[in-house]
Amino acid sequence: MPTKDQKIAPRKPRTDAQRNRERILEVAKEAFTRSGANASLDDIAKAAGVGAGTLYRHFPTRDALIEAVYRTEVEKLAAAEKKFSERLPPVEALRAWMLLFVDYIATKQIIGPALNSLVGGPSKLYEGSRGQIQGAIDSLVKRAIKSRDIRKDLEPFDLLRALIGVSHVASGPDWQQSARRLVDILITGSRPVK
Amino acid sequence: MPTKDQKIAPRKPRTDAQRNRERILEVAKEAFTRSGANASLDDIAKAAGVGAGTLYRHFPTRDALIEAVYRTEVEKLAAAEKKFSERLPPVEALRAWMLLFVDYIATKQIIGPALNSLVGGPSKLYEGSRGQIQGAIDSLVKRAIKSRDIRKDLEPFDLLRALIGVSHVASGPDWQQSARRLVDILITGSRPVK
DNA sequence: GTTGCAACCGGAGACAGCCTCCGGTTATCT
DNA sequence: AGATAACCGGAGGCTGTCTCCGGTTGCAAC
Repeated sequence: MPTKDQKIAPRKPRTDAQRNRERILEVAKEAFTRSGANASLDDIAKAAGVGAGTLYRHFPTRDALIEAVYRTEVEKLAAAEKKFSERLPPVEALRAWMLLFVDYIATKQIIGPALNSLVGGPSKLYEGSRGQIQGAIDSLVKRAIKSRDIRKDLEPFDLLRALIGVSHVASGPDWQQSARRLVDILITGSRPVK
Repeated sequence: MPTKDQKIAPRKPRTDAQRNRERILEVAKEAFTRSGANASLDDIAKAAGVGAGTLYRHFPTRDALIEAVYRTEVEKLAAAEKKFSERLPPVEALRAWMLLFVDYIATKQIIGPALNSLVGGPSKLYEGSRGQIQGAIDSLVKRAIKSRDIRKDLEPFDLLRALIGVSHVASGPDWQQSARRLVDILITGSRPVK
């Protein structure tokens, strides 16, 4: 939709700016994977070979950086809903998606703090991602309700909250096994009462 | 078992030390309730009317302070298992205990970070509390398995992890309702497969 | 190819919070 | 009353956050 200043095209971003931004994201992902969401931003800037001011111009807050780092992965996770919905019966699709979610957490493709704002943070940063993830689980749950595999009153958001919750609990060698068992319990517990 | 220096009785702790310690715990609980586990320790010391050195002598780490603040509540929560076990059928006892857990979180009698180390933190600080909480849920689950109300292979720890997990997810006006629904799903999902 | 200039850079410095150190105080015991 | 060890507290060193502003440079226009 046309807006003001339509005749003044914005200048193409500079290549050094794009390069620095990509570099920061790459280094930040490594740092967050290794040290968690509280990794030092100054250290990340140094490791990326940029000044702190540069990092802050690209990402004004830690949350902005985290969102940018994990946006692609969150989008991939959301998009996987369609794949599962096409190929699997409703409850199996839901289960497969939840297990993929667990897998993403286990392999640190997404970390817990990146998920926090999906479930209630005030930040507008995650609106895109939030909509996608919530849309994904909404679709999966609605389809399973429709096929009467899941009770009618189930709130998709409750399942999402549970998944995000376990991503925060201290990791251990058997975290993934435990999380997978939880998915099983959640699926079983979501079935209609006979 | 007698050890060295048996004949030298330890000196009674000074009253000003006890008073300061109590004061710090009281102020810290208010601060953690209001601002979360990352409330400034310097601010807590100031509000308690003690020096930072005093706070650090009583509680060498933030985790030590958190554990001391919430120890009583965690012990109360653990102890409630006996009350429920005496009065309620197995599954109802488990459900009631889990709902009490949710209530403690909702009313901030316990906060999420105080629970973290219960499920895998390396710290020895929480060993007492950890044992009690894990003992409580172990007892509840074993009793329900024995009465065949719950499947044999259920790991009590998985349920505990789920509960602690949702305590970390961003609070909202309907958090408690959502968490209670989750308890319902977990209980239902833990039933034996027919 | 040159010039203008705005988008970019980076790092020093102010600030907050953490945590230790050590000189001084005081509560307890004899 | 005196000795003394347990206690106090706050300044200072340190780390990390984050802004500011002088300098640089990539891009567009000519």
